[in-house]
Order: sequence, then structure tokens, then C-alpha cells
Amino acid sequence: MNEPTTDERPTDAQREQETGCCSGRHEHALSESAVATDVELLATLGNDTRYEALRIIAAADDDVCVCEIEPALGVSQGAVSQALSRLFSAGLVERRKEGRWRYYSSTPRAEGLLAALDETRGDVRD
Amino acid sequence: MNEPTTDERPTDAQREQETGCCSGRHEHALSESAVATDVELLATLGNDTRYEALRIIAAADDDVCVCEIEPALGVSQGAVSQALSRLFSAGLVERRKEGRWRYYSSTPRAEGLLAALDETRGDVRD
DNA sequence: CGTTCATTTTAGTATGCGCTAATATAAGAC
DNA sequence: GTCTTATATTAGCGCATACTAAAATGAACG
Repeated sequence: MNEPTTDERPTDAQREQETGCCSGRHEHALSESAVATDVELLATLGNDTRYEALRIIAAADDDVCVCEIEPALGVSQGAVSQALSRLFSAGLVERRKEGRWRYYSSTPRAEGLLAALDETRGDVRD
Repeated sequence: MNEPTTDERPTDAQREQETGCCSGRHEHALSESAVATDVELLATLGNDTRYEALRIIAAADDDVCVCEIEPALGVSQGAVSQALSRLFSAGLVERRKEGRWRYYSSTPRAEGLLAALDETRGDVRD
């Protein structure tokens, strides 16, 4: 999916004497799997239902039963289950089974992310 | 979209003497607009192209010209422009016009978020 | 003016997502 | 065992998203 048909960009050598734009290569130093993990995590949280679910779990003192999360989300029971399931595979929550109930708690990574969101929220000028 | 057909949940009073599950209400204390902003931000970053674009911008010492971001992303030029545009409306990048070129830089919020991702990455056991 | 270059915008399309509804599993209660 | 209760899983559908290709904008330069 990356096939430049012709090479219309200036070469490195040309860039040096060019206008000032395109004067360096730009990359970052993250492994592919780290990127994939991050993107999956962010995509997971980039949805109202899942975001709210995680907020509820993270706000609680101890771990939270699914049946307590459900009424707050305003979607069907199946949708809640799917949401929690995806939060789990993204590494944002831990879960524990007890009898008929399933209890969820947030991971350190989730806590860190939510904290970062909270701490930087004011930085954006409205 | 939230219409319980019948009230099958125990009442608060019942919960107290019930099995131990469903023993409290769970909410969090964020404004609707804060949630909307966060979710939009997270959804924006939950995409390979936009995530990589932001990483490149954030990794650079000074601000970065669009033409330098393009070759690293492996999508069409129009797609890059759309990606940067959405990063901008999500409050993750700032932009500056100079002649024919447009330069992008990351906002404090973006830096904070990326830092949180980096700092918590090891917390997830693989 | 017209041409070229950098970027944005638009139109169209194909894929993926998030939901509901229904069904399945699994564990207590009886 | 049957009957609930709690949660998970599946099928299916409508809508959003992310891209490509093409056209439009806008600035520099002849």
C-alpha cells in the first residue's frame, strides 16, 4: 500500500540547498508491536460505552460487578459484556469470577492513561 | 436507547440484604463535554495513520512540515492531510502556515498522553 | 497572466464497528 | 433434575470510518 509511482520528492542532497522544508527524515523509535498495542488501546477507549465503563470501574474503590456497570451505560446487556470484554483484551481491566458474578478492576495502565487525560484536560484552550 | 422493559433489578433497599453484588450505585464525576472531548481524542489516536503521524510530530525537535510526514505514513497524500486535520481538531497538534508549507507541532496534551503511554507500556504483562 | 508546487477538500467506495435481539453457557436455588 | 439469575456469545443490520482518486485552493515564480 505504499507505491510511489514516480519519485517527485527532492533527494537528501537537494533538500540541503532547498527552501528549508523537507530538510530531514522523520521517524520515531517504537516497535511495531508497541504501536499496535497502543493503537488498539486507544481505539478501545475511543468509544463512549467503553470509556464510561472504564471510568466507572476506575472510580470505584474496589472491583465492580458487571451488574452494577450495566444500568449506567444505557446499552443492552450484550453490548456491556462486549465492551468489558474488549477492555480486558486491551489490557485496561482485570477480571475475577465469583459465583455467578464477574468483577472488574482497572489495571495500572488504565489508571495512568486516565490520569494523563485528567491532568492535561485544561491544557486545551476552549 | 435505554428502555428497560421491566424492572428486574433489585432496589437499593433490597441490595443491602442481597448477596453482596449490586450493593451500590456507580458513577464518575466528569462533565459530558469532558467525556466527549476525551473520547474524540482517543478515537482520533486509535488509528495507525494518525497515531504514527502524531508520533513523528512529537518526536521532532521543532515543528514538522507536512511534506516530511507524508513519506513515512504509506497512505495517499490526501489521507495524510485528513489525518493531520483530525489531529488538529482533537487538540493534539498545533499548526502554522508559512508560504506554501504547513508546519505541525504537538500540543502539551498530546505530549502528556504519549508520555503516559510510554510510561505504562511495561505495566502490561505480555 | 499561466504554471508549478504544497496542501486541502470533495466524491465515492469498501470495510469495519457498535449496537440489538436472540441464544448459549454456567452457576446457584429449589 | 427444573427454574432462575448473571454473563457471554452469536447473527445480522445500519451507519461510520478510512481510504483512493480527483478536483480545488492558494501561494510563489516566471
